Amino acid sequence: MKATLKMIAQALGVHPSTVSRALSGKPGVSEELRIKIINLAQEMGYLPDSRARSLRQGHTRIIGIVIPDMGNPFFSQAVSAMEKVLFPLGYSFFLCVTEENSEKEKVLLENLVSYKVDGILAAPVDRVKNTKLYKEVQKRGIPVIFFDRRLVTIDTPYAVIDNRGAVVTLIDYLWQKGHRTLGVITLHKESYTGMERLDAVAKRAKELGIKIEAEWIKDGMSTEMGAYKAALEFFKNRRLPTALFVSNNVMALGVLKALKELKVKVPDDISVVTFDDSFWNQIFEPPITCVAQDPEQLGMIAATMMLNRIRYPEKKLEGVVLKTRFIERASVKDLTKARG
Amino acid sequence: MKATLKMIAQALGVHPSTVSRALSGKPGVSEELRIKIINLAQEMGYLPDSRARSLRQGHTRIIGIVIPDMGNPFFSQAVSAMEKVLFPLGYSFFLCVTEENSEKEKVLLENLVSYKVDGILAAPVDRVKNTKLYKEVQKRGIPVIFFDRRLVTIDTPYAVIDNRGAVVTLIDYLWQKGHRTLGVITLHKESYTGMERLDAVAKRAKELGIKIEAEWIKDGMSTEMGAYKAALEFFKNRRLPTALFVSNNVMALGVLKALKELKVKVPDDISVVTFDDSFWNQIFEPPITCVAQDPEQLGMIAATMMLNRIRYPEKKLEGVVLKTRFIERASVKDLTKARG
DNA sequence: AGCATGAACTCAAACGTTTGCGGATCTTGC
DNA sequence: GCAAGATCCGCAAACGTTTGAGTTCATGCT
Repeated sequence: MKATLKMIAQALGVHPSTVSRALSGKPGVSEELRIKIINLAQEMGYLPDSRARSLRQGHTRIIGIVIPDMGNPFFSQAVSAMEKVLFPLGYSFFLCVTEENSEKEKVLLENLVSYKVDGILAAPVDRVKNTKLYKEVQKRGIPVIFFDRRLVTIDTPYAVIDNRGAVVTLIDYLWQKGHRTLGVITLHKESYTGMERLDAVAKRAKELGIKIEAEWIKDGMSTEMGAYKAALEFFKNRRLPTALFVSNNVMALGVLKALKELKVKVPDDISVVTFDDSFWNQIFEPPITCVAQDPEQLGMIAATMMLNRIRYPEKKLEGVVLKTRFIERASVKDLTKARG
Repeated sequence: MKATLKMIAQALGVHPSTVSRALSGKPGVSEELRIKIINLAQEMGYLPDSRARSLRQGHTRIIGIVIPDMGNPFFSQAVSAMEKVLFPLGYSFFLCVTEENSEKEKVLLENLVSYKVDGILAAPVDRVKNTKLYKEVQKRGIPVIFFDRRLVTIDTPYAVIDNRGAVVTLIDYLWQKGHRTLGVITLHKESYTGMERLDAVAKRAKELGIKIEAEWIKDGMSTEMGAYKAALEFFKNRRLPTALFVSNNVMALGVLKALKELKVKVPDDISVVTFDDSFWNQIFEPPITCVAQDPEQLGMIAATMMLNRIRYPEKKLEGVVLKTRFIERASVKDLTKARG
């Protein structure tokens, strides 16, 4: 049924400690006895109890992963990459899905410290909320690395992308193609990325003299459905801008569905650019111009940072800001030529 | 830093057991002392050590989730649904990604029993491999529920979909539309679903007199890239069937990319049907006809079965087979009309 | 007064490991 | 023949909980 060290020890008439040493390859047990122990353990199907072991040893080899949403391929790919880095080194994973809910995030984090994970990779819900909590976690000796999003109130290593730079690239591109009016489907503003991106869009648009009227900004609530509804609302406007900026991948999907339903022609009726690249951007007709971030790279880097943090806890780690890749496709109309 | 029962006890000059009882709301401690203890615990930021607790209590409130691939939205949505059912009941999750690798699956499962999870929700890699392992796991008292895929060699509760019925629906539809030749992009055949679907396609096609030539069957290896390459290979054939069957969602994506690249017109050049529905099926031009399964429903049901299994271990659980939904879109040409 | 009842709390064992220490036995060198 | 050292193994404490059993003491009942 279940075998323990004690049972193996008893069966062989030796002390549990001897069995422990034999199985973990420690010195102090004769070769003869060792193979006898190993064989019996094998036969009895012995597997050590990780809880007991970690209780004694002080580490669990578990990493907690905190993400807002499983359905978003961006996050599932990032997690996948982390797993690829960390699993070969013997780590297991505690999966925590916050659903953009700070309260739930709190419960989940307490859970993680309760289980004494060796580290936490988190994309926090809010850019300031739960600051105390994250601080507390670190005070207990559990290293935290933020990825994709971070708390702006706390000095913790992070791997994020250059949101502002990416936005500037997109807006400049639109400007260059002759666009002077712009609509925006936003993320929920409490998140780090939501704030960064909307801020950057507004700022750059202002600098270039691109007009964004209040009713052209719609809250997509970071979800596909939210963006779908936001898009429907958006197209109710009498006057429309020449271009539409969508703030992330899942919302892009919602918008694309709405576009298809409303039979809006891209780019003739309106030009579209999105933050993030996902499958559907390429499959859509026409394919969508965007700035892409590489979730796998982000996950790998965050995981690697975590390893460094675990191995050299005293060493200071710098935050990493990843560059994005601009992908020009066919969803933006060149207004300069159109007029010329 | 970190607070333990013992420390709280010492600070108040009482015995740890009293603190334990006070905090867990058990009788046998005066109201006065109880609130003193609760307050101090609060103040010291006490969080119980789940390992120690579970070691003593015999259960962990952790469920292991075993899936082949995080990147596949089918699985991430199923997991998401499980999480939604189980989290409110106090369960946490161990995430295991097998990457379709039986060896890795073995390591992961041993990990799970090592951590003494309360149950395992698994979509096993192979339809027969690791049978012994899964048996062993259950013999140790850890309930297992299979979802999406199952081991055919073992009597374990499962929630899968009606693969054969779904295939029949699709094939019959094609037949009805006048198609008499068919190509197939297959999953890797070792998986439960891979076997079921290919088998069903071949059988039904034969019954109806639909011809599937050997070179029209290409192995998509269950991955997007695999299917992409398989599709490119497929279209090198001189003679082509009138319709193409793609065995799951991620492979559909690969095929759609290939179609776009090769500028193959759907449904004029070839008709396409797929197993599974995903975002891209709707976004593609034309939208793709398919049989859809509901991953969220699957996840919910599997999770609920797990709860039953945990609560009433002796009760026999029947396997559940979910019906699929046929979604007619515009990717199949009606050859009967075309000729008429 | 005598005795049972019950409340409040302590004791100690248990869950399954790991590990420093110490004791016994054996080898080695002189 | 014997001290020194190495080798092998047992002992017991420790990790942080929970929990059945036991102790103390006040109270109620007859």
